[in-house]
Amino acid sequence: MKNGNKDQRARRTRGMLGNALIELILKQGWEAIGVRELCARAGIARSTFYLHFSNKEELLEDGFNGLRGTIRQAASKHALRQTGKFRFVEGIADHIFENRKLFLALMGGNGGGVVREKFRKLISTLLLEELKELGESDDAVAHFLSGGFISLAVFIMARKKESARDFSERFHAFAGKVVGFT
Amino acid sequence: MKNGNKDQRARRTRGMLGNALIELILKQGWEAIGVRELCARAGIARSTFYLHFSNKEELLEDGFNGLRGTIRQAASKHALRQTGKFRFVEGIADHIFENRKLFLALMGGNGGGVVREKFRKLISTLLLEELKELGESDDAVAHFLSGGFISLAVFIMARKKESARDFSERFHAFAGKVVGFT
DNA sequence: AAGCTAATGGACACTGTGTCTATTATCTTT
DNA sequence: AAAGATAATAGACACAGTGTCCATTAGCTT
Repeated sequence: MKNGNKDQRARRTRGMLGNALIELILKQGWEAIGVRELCARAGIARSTFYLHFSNKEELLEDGFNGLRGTIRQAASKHALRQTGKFRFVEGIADHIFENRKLFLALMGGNGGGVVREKFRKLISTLLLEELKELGESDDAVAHFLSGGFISLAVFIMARKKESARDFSERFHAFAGKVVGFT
Repeated sequence: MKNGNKDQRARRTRGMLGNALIELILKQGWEAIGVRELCARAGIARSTFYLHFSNKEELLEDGFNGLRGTIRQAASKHALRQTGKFRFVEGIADHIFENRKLFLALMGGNGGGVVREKFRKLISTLLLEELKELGESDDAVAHFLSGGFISLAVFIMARKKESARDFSERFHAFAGKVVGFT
């Protein structure tokens, strides 16, 4: 982030770039995007892009950080305690479901190894937070479950008939057994 | 694969390229490799590269397909039935362990989203084969477990003190609960 | 209204890709 | 061992993408 959020012009530019990024990820996947194309779609000059970011990865990072906030928020929305479940899952499931095309484009198949790992770490952290409350703070469990979480999510979200709740239930069915929820 | 295995020169060239690929993946990761560099290290002309492969992805694919054979073989090495375990896991665990730097370079952090997914599919298939024998052939389970498998493997293999057996035991502890081994 | 700061467009040097061609080296077959 | 086939080579080529720089213009902000 080379430029603060001060000036309204800068905010606008960043906004346009963010939108263009999402559109292009959906259209052709992360790998295939070029800065040139990105700017064309955003309607800004290429040199302006470099006033804000050093490369496309940095723009993606910026976007992901924004998402982080949204996700953590979504995580606590359905935060009522339900035995046998991780509190954060439903919120995230909803959010993923609402953007499931984007989610699949970023996590599925090829493309974004970087984003995938960032997202996995986020899930892992959230899992660990709740696991600690249960006295079982095992990194290995968190890794295993977070990996399973994503693969399962990709699988479920790709099937058109399945809902966010379907995913949530599936995941808890598996994860519950692993951590020994009663 | 543009060229058969007929001529000894062709085999040699492919061999050199394969070795150079592994060396460079270890040295700098998949993303950072260029065809130019690859050929320099392999000691062949760049134009020769294109006589065999259309791009670096194709070379990687070639390598992975070779690995597939090795892995399937390794999978059946320790194929004695043990209740509460998937037969293929120990063999693969050993193989991963022997090449754990390469494994981490390909699966960890950023880089190879493509390889990762290919590998996950392989694990998923192997899991499914054994699950079918148990009557439980659920794609969702296979997806969940294969995702967990990789994330756990990356986690364990990154810790220098842990062995292939450590991974195998950890994985079975989790997976066993999920599929309800008794 | 003045001064600051972002945006623009075009030029530049660089790196990398994939194709092609004429020539040389090496294998395979008889 | 000679002849014919095929792989390897070096270098040129067109092209696309990246990141930097600069002089100029547009538009916020105070």
